Amino acid sequence: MSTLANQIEVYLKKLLSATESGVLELKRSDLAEIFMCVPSQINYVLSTRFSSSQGYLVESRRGGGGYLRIIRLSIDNEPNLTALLENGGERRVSRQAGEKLIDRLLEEEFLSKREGMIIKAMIDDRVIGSAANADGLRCDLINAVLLLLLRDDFSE
Amino acid sequence: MSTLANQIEVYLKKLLSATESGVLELKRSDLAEIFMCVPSQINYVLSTRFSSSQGYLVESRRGGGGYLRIIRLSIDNEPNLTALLENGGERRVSRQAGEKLIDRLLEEEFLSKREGMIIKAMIDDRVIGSAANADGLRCDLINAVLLLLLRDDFSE
DNA sequence: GCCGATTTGACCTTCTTTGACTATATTATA
DNA sequence: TATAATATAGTCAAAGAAGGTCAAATCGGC
Repeated sequence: MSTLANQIEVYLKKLLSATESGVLELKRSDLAEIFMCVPSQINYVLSTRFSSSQGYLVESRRGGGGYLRIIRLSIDNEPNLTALLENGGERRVSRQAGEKLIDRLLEEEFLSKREGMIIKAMIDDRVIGSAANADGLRCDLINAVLLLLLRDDFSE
Repeated sequence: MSTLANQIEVYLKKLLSATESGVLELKRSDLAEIFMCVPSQINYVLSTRFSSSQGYLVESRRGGGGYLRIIRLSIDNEPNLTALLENGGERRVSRQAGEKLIDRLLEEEFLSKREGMIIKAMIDDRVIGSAANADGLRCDLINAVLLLLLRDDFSE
């Protein structure tokens, strides 16, 4: 029953909960060695158990000094934000809907005025309008911001 | 975890910030000796961390009495920002170049840490990487931010 | 036996370190 | 004053050190 992937998942979540910051940093190769598996097994675990919809963010760097960084999102503390994230499963956001959403984040003081201006400028049709599937892209851009807002280490 | 290149970068930036003038002069061979590495390692650090797009100018002289001189440039006025906007007519910005540019705006305090994080999240390859012409899109996104920075009503 | 979940490995991309070879200045020597 | 020796720094490509991707093989439950 307990697959390798499960064991690695448990191991990582344990380490993660032992951290104060909710940020865990390690080497993929080390982890692979601990569990005596191929390195890509780690990627499998990360993508199936530590996705953003499951409340985690993963950053990494290649090359010498490379690392994996797993970041826990405080999904439970911010039900409002989390609800927005789901976005009704919608994969596209119109310009208008996008701006409204940002305005709402402003009102609820999740964002400063300047931050709101930056985001609005970046999801503007004059910038992304010519891209194929602009509304899909806008959705992705906004989602990236929402995920950021859920990070413990964001507010600082 | 931290690479040699990182350590040298930190060391140099520390020395640099301790200067009044923003000019640091030293011998490549001395530095290499301090860090017990080959001299060309220093060139690697200079080219990856102290490039002009990152706000530094490096002058040097060979031969007896040779030296390296690292000069910190500051974006203290609008024309400089506009120059960044032009970007040498480049219509594409790689992930790496984009991050470095944002880092520079951070160091120059045109952006807050949070603002930098927001922008970086939005120009991340995981968000825009799958778009056709991702580097072109990234260029457009960054330019939108630079334009915003030039607006009188932005700073407030 | 089918199907989704897991495991594995071949190949790819990015970043760093190293060293052989090159270029340029200064200093000593003929 | 040429020239040779010495002292620096620069360039570039190969090797090394990570992590990423993707598809084929395998496993387990129904």
